[in-house]
Amino acid sequence: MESTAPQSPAGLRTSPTWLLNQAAAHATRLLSDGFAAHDLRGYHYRLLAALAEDGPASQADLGRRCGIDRSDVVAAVNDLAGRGLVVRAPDPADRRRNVISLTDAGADEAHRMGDTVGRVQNDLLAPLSTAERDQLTRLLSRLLEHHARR
Amino acid sequence: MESTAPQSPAGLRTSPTWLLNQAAAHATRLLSDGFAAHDLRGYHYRLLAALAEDGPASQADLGRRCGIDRSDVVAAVNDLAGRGLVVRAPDPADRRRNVISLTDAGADEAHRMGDTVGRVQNDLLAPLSTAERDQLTRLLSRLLEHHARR
DNA sequence: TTCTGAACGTTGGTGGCACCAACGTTGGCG
DNA sequence: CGCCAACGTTGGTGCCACCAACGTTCAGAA
Repeated sequence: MESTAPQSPAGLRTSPTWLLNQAAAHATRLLSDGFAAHDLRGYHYRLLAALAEDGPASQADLGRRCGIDRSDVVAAVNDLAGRGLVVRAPDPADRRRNVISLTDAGADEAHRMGDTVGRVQNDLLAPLSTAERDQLTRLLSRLLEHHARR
Repeated sequence: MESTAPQSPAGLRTSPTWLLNQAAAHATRLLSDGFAAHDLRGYHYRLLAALAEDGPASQADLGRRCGIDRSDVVAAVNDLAGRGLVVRAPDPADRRRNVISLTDAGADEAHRMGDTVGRVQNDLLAPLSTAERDQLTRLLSRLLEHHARR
């Protein structure tokens, strides 16, 4: 009767939502550890990655692209600007907007964080073959694409 | 230049960790909505499910099985006990422990929440065939099993 | 048997992520 | 011109995950 094998209940263990959440939680933990070395968090990475890839953008646009609420973008951009990784400038063409741009330091940081994410990803997906990783990616993409309201 | 298609940056969109988190976030949102009808949250469901499946257990055991911190188990069990869904009794065989048991009402609620989760799951996995769902489940299981240090 | 270390339940606190309501400003359109 | 929508910002909420500390209780070693 000694439970040396606690294990989650089968009803949960075989439930995709549970598995999804557990896997995501694990990924988040690994990512957080990785990001900690940069003294930044997930929100920061998403923003930097978006800027590095698509160039300067307004805060609202960044929020939409990264799935971050406008109000949270404000705080994250504050952090990044305070660190000199991005610059916030009023948009001359639309005075409601700010244009957020990467600084050189920001571009460097984005690159470094990309490396970190790559390493974490390898760690996370270690047990899967390349084909299986693609499979997983495809399945998740289909899922998200379907629930694409947003 | 009008962005009618914001879309996440490709670097994120193809990254398994990003996909995992987005999919999990979506699942969590659906689950939360479902749980809201029961006026309960994820922690509560996990505990009820574990109790329904494996019978009475100590709080520490529940925490290990459900991946919930001991301190959080305390609060969740308080809620459940306050609602009359579980009973907390000292373990006569080990006075350090409490034995948590489902009440009849708790068993009912566990069953109803199970139905809710099933419905949410169908909704979430709607775009995937049965074979694909199995595939996804298997891949995620492998992932979690591998990182089974806990 | 006594000592020591571990496990347990509990309290209280932290941080990240996601989300919402409200406000004043600005822009576009009827 | 007047209205509505979008923008940035402030402030707040909730869930989940996690950590440190404490006193109690148990079990194994000295």
